[in-house]
Amino acid sequence: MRAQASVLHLDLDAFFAAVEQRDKPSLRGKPVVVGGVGGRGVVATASYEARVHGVRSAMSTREARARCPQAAFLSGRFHAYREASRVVMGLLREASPLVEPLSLDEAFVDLEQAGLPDLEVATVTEFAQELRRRVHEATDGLTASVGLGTSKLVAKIASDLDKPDGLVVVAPGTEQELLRPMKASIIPGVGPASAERLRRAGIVTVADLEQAGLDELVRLLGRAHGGGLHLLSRARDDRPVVADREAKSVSVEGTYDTDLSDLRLIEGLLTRQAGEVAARLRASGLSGRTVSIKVRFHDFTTVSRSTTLASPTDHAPTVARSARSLLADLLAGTDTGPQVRAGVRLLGVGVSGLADWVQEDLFADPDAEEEPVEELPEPPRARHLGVWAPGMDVEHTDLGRGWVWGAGRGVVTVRFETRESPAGPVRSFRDDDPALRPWTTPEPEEPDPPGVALSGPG
DNA sequence: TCTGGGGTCCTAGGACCC
DNA sequence: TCTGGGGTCCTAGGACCC
Repeated sequence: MRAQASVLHLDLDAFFAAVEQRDKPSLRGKPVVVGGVGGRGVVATASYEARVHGVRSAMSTREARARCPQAAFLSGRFHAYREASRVVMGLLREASPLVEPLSLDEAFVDLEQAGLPDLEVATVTEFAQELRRRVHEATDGLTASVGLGTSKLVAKIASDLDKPDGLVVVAPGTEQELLRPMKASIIPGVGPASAERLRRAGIVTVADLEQAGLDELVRLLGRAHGGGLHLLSRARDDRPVVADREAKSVSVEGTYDTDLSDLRLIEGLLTRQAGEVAARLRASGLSGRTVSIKVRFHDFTTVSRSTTLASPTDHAPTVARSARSLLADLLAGTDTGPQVRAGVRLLGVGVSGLADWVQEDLFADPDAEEEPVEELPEPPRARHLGVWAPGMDVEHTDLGRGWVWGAGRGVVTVRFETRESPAGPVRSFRDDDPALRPWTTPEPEEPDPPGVALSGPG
């Protein structure tokens, strides 16, 4: 850890929901839930108005609807989240060249590189307030919570202490008195499984962790985790802020509203996912040697299979062929074969072992490998949702821009309003009305920074 | 009709090599 | 030939994060 509070952690408040409230005036001050809206969806982010009713991230959308039926349930507009994130990360990089994004809504900033006259508490506090003000201004009203401390651990914990729209600076030397009374699970990396193991050993607080010996923590949690916790519980954390972390894997997965048991459909979906993974690899200038599939059965047990190729690939037919071959292995398995046939709820394809170059495969003729992809039956999820996902931006020939309030039974309901407008009127249309079409913002020219997950704030 | 999607890191065992 | 140790690569699964 450092002598001064020069590590800054910034976390945008209820990020996805806040972007929705910004862009949909009628939802400001109201409960908003962003996440999967299908039968098996979960909450990615709940607005603070929805949290009052007990809605939490990772809760099933079904339960969230039960707790807060009056909330707006939206399926998410990642182009808008990416754009807001791009603006914020740009501001942070103006403030310091050393910025480490953790996700779309979170980043560490190293203030040792920020060119401040000094790193006294008063100076970094003023700097952080100015940064928060700029974020609010540049994003048309999003708020950020910021923590400052002598390490990543302390900065991250601090940013959570006064949410939303808060700033907490932990003065150097006061870290341990701050952490000691807190639950062990305040330390990032201590999740439900570790917390339960610790609890059974009588370890509940950070102070308890500190009392426990290194050997006991290693015995309970393993070498790496136990050793790390031994240090972190004493607020000893020298992890540097690292910009430009390289992506290590690329994957696509999907959970379907009803279990899939049609093997032709499963193969077709894997093939499609392989194509998406390959396209994303190519878009990032990456290729990888290890192809994996993931299959979740009706009882939620999950298996993965992987195979490593002789050279890296970003070629869709190669990834697809490997994925289908791994599926065939599962079908041949005495345990997994019957499970696949009984129905799968999730399918996924991933590529890891990434390199930023592609080895030409001297033995393959790429043109000859383009296997015809047969027409796929529509997966159940697509039929259920259709093109009109709740929350999506639309434009009507006569009425202008708005967003999908709801859709079903051949009818789409749209609220006509935008970020700059007052709350607008609601109209319903036939879902094949030619006057109504999706409205998309142009994607930013910059590709997604590698290593940054398109994930919801937790 | 409980339980997303995109990631990271770690562990453990086996193969293989020196 | 036997025994053993260490390192690396690969695979499968699990915990965790947002």
